[in-house]
Amino acid sequence: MRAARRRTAPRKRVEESPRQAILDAACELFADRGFHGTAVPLVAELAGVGAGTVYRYFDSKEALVNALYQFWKERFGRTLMDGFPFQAPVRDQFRFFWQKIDEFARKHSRAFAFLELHHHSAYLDAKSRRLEIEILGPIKAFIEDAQRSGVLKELPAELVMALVYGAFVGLVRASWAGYLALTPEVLDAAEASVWDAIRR
Amino acid sequence: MRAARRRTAPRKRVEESPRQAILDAACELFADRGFHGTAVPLVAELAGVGAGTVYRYFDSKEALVNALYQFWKERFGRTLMDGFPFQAPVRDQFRFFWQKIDEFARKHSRAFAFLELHHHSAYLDAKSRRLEIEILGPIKAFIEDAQRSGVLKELPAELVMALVYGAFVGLVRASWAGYLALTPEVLDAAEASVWDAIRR
DNA sequence: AGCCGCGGAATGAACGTTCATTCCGCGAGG
DNA sequence: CCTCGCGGAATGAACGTTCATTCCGCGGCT
Repeated sequence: MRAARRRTAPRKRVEESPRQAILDAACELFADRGFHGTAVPLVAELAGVGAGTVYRYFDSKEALVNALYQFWKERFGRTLMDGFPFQAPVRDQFRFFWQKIDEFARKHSRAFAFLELHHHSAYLDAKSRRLEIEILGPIKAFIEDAQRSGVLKELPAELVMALVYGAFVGLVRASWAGYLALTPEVLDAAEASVWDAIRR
Repeated sequence: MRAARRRTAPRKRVEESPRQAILDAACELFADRGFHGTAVPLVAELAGVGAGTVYRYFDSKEALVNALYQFWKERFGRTLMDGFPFQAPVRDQFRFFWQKIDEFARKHSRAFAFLELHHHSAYLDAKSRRLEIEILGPIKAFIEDAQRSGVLKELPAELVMALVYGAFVGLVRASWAGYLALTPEVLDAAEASVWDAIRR
């Protein structure tokens, strides 16, 4: 029998493209051990490619971490805005955001951990930083709209975002630490509490 | 002319003990660049001691980061509990906590950043992890007391802690990112909002 | 004078990165 | 339909660098 198919995948992935396999492996390792704590050859091994192959797809380790950051940050931003119920009441719009954040953190928990850990790191480039602000834009607009219609407290939009997202991250971290199980009931109760924080 | 005076401090600190100078330098560098991103000789240089001297006071780089973590985590815990107004209304007790967290984050901003960044890292040892739980204990008791007296929502105490502390960290991170200035007015407004999240 | 403790060059391991080489699918020629 | 050889992707040993850690000579104190 000939070994015609699958000339690749000696160790793990690479069913997908080598580039994606490298991004996936890097996400897993960077999320666990951090950027400086992860050796490039280890990324390559987990991806099922040779060490040199990493440099065929990315100019450097820094370029890799930035590509990964941008890949997931953009997906996160899209998750938040796709299907946003522009016509619904503010209360429902807030629930929508909360559930979308939860959905992302659940479906892509490694990526969420990676994004959290690499938030504003020194090795993130200008494009990575710009992306963050672009994502915040529509959310800021939502908050200011809701304030104009008298539903939310009149606080700086940046403060509202920091409180809400910070609270969510606090939950996720508590669950990582094993202090708290993020059951649907807990998530709902948290959502209701955070709503109380920002509603007028 | 003899170089009799100042055998130490060729570059910076060491007015204090060498051990403390090393801890201070490590705090600054670990907070900025992370554990793996910081070279031990760099810590030594900033502390104003030789590279070998670091190993006179700490067995290894890991021992250093754990000593540093424990040093500041314990101080943070003490800051929260020292002078706690056991007889005051819950509303005032909550404000006390909030202000103490703020006081710590302001007075020891590097240490706060360090503690945040090294939260639950792989190189933290059992003692470092135990310390975290010990600090949470009295706060959990406060929350459950306040729930029994009907002032706070009946949520798992761990959820309340995660929301409140997470929200605060969200604020601090937003200010680090330059999105928000943590003026007394902003801090007060945030405190009031977070109180609304947890009060019944 | 002797000793203690420090400094910083020395050390070997591990890192990010490179590059000479191998590998493989494909199309041309038989 | 098979064979051959081309081109580009992948490889991983090897390179120079940087790291954590060690070690030893020097200088200040008693």
